[in-house]
Amino acid sequence: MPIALIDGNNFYVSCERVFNPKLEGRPVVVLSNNDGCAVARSNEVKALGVKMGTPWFQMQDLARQHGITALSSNYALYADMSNRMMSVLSQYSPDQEIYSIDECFLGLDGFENYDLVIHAQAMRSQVRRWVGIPVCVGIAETKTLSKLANHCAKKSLAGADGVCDLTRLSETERSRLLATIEVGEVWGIGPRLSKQLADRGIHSVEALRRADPKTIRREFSVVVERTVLELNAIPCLSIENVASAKQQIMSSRSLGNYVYDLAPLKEAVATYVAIAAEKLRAQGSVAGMIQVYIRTNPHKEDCPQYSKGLTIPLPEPSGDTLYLTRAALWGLRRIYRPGFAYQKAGIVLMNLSDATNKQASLFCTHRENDRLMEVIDRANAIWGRGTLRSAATGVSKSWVMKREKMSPQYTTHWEQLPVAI
DNA sequence: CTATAACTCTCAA
DNA sequence: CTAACGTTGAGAGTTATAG
Repeated sequence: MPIALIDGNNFYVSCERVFNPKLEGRPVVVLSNNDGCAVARSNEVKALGVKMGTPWFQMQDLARQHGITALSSNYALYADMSNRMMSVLSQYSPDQEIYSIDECFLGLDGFENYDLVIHAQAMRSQVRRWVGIPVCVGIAETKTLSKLANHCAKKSLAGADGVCDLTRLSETERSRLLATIEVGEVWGIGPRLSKQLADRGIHSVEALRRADPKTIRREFSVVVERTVLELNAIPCLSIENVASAKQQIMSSRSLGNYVYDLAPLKEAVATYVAIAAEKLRAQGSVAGMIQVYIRTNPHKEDCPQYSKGLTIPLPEPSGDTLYLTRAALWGLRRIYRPGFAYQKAGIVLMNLSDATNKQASLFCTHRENDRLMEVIDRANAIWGRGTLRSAATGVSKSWVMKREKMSPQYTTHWEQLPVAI
């Protein structure tokens, strides 16, 4: 019955601090791809009022004033740290759902005879000691409540010391606590729903919990109804131990600089196809359609805007990078218009199906380069993405994203380890 | 008219 | 010096379209 939600504190910042302890106690932000927006903030930065998603260029003055350290995101490092953290946490329950890079649910059925708070404190200290990452733990009867409990743990509400176990609270204590939390903190209640709920006088979590599920369903949706039930300790969401295969795989990025010509766009699109196709094969799927899109910078309203995508059905589902690249570039040539400053390009693999029982086309003549793909994937797994790649991905790469403030890939690249002299 | 496809909106980390 | 604003995935609900 009880569920724990373990979440890394300011995860990306914490990862950086493990390898650069000088950042401890100082204001630090980690920026999104292309060094665009803040996607992780240390407590010191949050205290300065910097919101999630603030563009880096808008906080430069503040950064200078307070000596904020900004870092490009280093996903190789974060993914590796995440794996370590998840592996430690997996020791605490046979029932683990890895929900995102920095959080997981643990089902605690069968732990009724344990003191769950002690169990949770043990997780915290072991992750801290073995991985170096500080985490908080929320415990409650449902996923939605455990997310909320985690929020309480992070904010040190209800006397929490990194762990908040809502099941220990009496009904009145619980009501009183939930009445102090804004409804927008609830998992699944975003800005839009918060406003609509507020219009109906529902401002606090407690108010939403007390709402009539049927009315909520009528006025909102099944999703919100489920949320209400979950807030009432009625589980509607189960722990998914095994991640199901993705239904679509997307690869898109902002370009490092504005791009005007078709040639660099082709390189970028070919590169994105290679990334997505690698993930596709890793989950044993083939794609039935591929979508390609390009667009100018929507934030520059005074510049001529253009945004176009094209979905290309494939005669036969494929996992072949070269075949998928040809299809994507065919589409790109059709949507490309000269005279625009392109800022972003992307591709989506869709209509995914199992590679093992692939539906072959009667008329399709192309042959899958299965063996070639296997070799490419293995080489790139050993020596890094892009070691073996198609010529279509280009050499000069004038379009690659900016990552000017990146820390070394301490855990995955020997040559990037600082050498003590 | 129904079933499905395509598209839009919302949310999350 | 200036200009500079993320990525990926899911699900529900709505609208368009085919038969």
